[in-house]
Amino acid sequence: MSNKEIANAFDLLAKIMELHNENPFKIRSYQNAYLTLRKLDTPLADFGMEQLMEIKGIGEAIAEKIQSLVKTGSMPTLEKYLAKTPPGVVEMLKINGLGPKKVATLWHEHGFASPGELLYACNENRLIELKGFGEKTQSAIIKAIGFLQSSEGKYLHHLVTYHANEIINMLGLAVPGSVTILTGSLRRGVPIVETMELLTTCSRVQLEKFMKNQPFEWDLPSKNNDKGMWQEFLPIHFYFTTGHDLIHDLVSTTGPRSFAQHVLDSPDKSFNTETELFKSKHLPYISPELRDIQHIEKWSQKELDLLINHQHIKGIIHCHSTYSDGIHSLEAMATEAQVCGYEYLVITDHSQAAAYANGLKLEQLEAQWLEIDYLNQKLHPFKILKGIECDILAHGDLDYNEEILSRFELIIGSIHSVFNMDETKATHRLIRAIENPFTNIIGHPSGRLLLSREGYPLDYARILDACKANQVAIELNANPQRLDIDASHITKCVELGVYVAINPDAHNKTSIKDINYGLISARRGALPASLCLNTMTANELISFCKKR
DNA sequence: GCCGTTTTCGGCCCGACTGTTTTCAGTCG
Repeated sequence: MSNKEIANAFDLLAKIMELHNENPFKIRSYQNAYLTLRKLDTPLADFGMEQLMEIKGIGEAIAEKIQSLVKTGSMPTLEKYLAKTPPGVVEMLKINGLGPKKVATLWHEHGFASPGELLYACNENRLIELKGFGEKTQSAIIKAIGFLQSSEGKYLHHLVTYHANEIINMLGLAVPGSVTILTGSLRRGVPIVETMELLTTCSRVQLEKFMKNQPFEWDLPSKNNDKGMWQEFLPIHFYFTTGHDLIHDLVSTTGPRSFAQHVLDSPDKSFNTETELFKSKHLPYISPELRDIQHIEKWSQKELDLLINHQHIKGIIHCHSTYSDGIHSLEAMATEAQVCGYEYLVITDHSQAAAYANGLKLEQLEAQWLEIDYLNQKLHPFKILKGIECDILAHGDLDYNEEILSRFELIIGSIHSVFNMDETKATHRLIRAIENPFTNIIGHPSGRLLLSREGYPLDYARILDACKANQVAIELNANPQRLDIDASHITKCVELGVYVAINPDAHNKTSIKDINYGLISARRGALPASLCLNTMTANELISFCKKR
């Protein structure tokens, strides 16, 4: 079980306890546990009781609950509360704009026990009659339930990959000599998937035997259908192959279909590598994340080589430290980036308006700058750049005065509040920030959180035109929950010559590696290295920012 | 339920915004 999933269990526990009107301070401690655990990067499974209790906010009771989750996959306290809450009410907690208090009112006082029932009442215009609810809330709920329903049966790429790798490892141990590989849309790096697809050389009998010995829930694939379920929620699709057909079947199942059909039209199925297979068709190797690009098979090796890849990346932009809401010190973050082979790191903690994230006031900024100067001597030639993730306020202004803004080496302008905007308002707000001469990058432009929050609507053509005119780069936030700007808009960036910064938005050391999710997304959008901000050296980046 | 001392128990992060109210509760980041 991943840290995020453990953290989410405490978030859910806190919310359900609130529905049942439990002690608010007990609830807060679970919320705090959620906030702390979700940011931790060391796997909680590796922690003993004592180590767990050393974490601030984690005492004996919560530590025991974590251990229970790690060992058994469940937490008795949570199960107890789930048992006395209708599943539909738990679902209602996922509706954006509804918190535990409102859900509790809807459930206890008005008898709504599922999003479906609630939607029905909204459509009959009945919600506006209830105390504390009105017309705007009603239409917001209709919209939010629509989004919730459209997310059903869909999963984030990184989460499915995490579980897929667990299965692959266990299967490898259980059936020595077998090969199991991730395939399908998951292998192509599609950000949201509906199934975990695995290609295996195990036989059906071997697979069934393996699954019977697992401690968690499985539905076995039926005879006529290779689909099963993983831990009751995730559909899993096994493709069976043999060593002889492995490469052929890998290309075939990786898809997409049109690409596979183009590549696999000969009867010969015996290849040792994908490269060999492509070569037999006089094609260069085309990696899976590129295969959704229209007519990619017509690209030459030289054209493919121009696309951004990990070797081009010189520096990490957009990281947080303990100065704001990161969990590792500035030095720890910088050292990690250095160890990973990067030349620089642009630290961008939160600006003052972000009170929830300990946004930095001038005093703290000056302390951070002093420490950066010190570390830059100590870690030379590695360099830390003085940046900020500056809130774009409601009407598009940046969150510091010009005197302070002028002292940063790089400024990311991001929206963190007032998400409820129509396209005109949101576009205007962003353009105002883009036209601010201190802005260098627009952070997570749409504000979306995949499967949990729709981004605000934007006129991308106008946004990107403004970026071009003002020499502002657009961020491809590499956090796997964001992947924002979406790959589909990168073509337009390329057309206009707008720079894209692939940024991990790391709140701990490990998340620096999230840049890899961004790279996959950027490649799916065919971003050339020449338009990627991270391929610049530190000095080039500084002069790019100064030019404004 | 956790923390930080006062080592036994009181206090627990916040600021802005929204939509509903007619002064504030709920939600969010």
